[in-house]
Amino acid sequence: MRIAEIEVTRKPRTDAELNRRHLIAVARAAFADEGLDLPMREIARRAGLGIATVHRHFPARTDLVTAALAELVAECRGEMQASLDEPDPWRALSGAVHSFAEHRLHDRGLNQALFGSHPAAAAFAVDRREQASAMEQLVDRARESGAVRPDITAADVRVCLSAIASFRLAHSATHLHRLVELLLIGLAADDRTSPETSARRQAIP
Amino acid sequence: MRIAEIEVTRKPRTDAELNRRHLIAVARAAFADEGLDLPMREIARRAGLGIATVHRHFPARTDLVTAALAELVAECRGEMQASLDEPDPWRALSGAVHSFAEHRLHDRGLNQALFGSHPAAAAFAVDRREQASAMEQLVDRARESGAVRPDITAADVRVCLSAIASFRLAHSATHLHRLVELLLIGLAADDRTSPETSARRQAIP
DNA sequence: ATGGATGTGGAGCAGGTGTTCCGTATCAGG
DNA sequence: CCTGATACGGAACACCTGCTCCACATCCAT
Repeated sequence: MRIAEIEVTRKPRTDAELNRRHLIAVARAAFADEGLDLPMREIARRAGLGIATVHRHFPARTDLVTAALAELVAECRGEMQASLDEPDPWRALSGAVHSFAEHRLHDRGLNQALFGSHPAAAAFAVDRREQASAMEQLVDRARESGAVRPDITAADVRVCLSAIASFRLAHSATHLHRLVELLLIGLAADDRTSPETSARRQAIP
Repeated sequence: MRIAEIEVTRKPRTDAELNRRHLIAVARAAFADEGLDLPMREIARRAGLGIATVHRHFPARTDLVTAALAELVAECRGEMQASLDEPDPWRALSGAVHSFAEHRLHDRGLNQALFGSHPAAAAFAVDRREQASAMEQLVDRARESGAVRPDITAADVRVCLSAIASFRLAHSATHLHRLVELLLIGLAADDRTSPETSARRQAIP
């Protein structure tokens, strides 16, 4: 009796645990490909499970979304840390923007949750604040070192990220990369454009 | 009998015509404020009419959307013509981009129809082609006159417009204008780094 | 004014969503 | 094995959407 009270979290049946992981994997792939608006029934169908099973593991829709996105968000946090560790201020900032865009390119659902008005976004409020604060550091360093123009603020970079996140043509790598390039030029100081850009400019007579 | 056949378009009852115009006005305001996804029932409610009346005047949802947006689209065409008439190539291009952004700021539904994947967009395919071709002229002129960098193409400007159209923070004038500014800097030639400096070089021989 | 053409309103249909219920199948400790 | 707790599947519910049907109201030419 007392043991039962202490052991609140009972070990779940192994098949149930397998189904849970399988569901997260399927949902993660599906959300990445087609966004967060996929019906629960469709996730269940692709996982080869019943709809009730999905709701047993994830009572509400947002629970499934947050579970599917959790490790991706952690991954983002790692990349942001890498940018903070980069010694060159411009490479740090532009690298963070690029890796943000890259996620957007490969995972349609992620930024929908991180930046959109999606209900599931609430679960990642803490991560969003962390990322915003880290990005602020990157911008400050870049401004102080003269890598970006003196009037550039964290708000400007937030505008850039939001533009990248909401970009409708983001499935096209060409278009997305062009947008990132144009925005980075907009941020950079006149003598400190991105390496790719300066290379291209030199090639043009 | 034969007269009835010839007179295919009969004059509608005056109250019906009034309701039709009222519906378009209500729908236009509603779509501008809250986007094109508003339910038909909500439009009917705001107009003080029954849902069946809405469907009599506009059999399908897209019919109402296109009717509500028709004069706005015509307005856009007029503004684009004004840009084509502007002698300064940079002012012409940046003006077109700015006025595009301004529409986005004041009408949430318009660019949703013009640039988004919304079903109603099909009705404005002709207008979109016209606008795209006009924009191409503006870009060509700007490139030839040296107002934008030599590698800038119409595709780049399309990327910019799409980014503006899909920008999620577009309800905030500050953020939207900042985005436009950053993008224009990304397009502009080095000696023309901000819209303000364009005043320096008014006339292009 | 009046009667038939024209227009209206709201209930109802069809299709789609998230979520719940409950009989049945499956696992795991005895 | 066998048996009870655990988990599953799919039908069903509640809600929302665009759209239709039809009895009733309104207009306007006669």
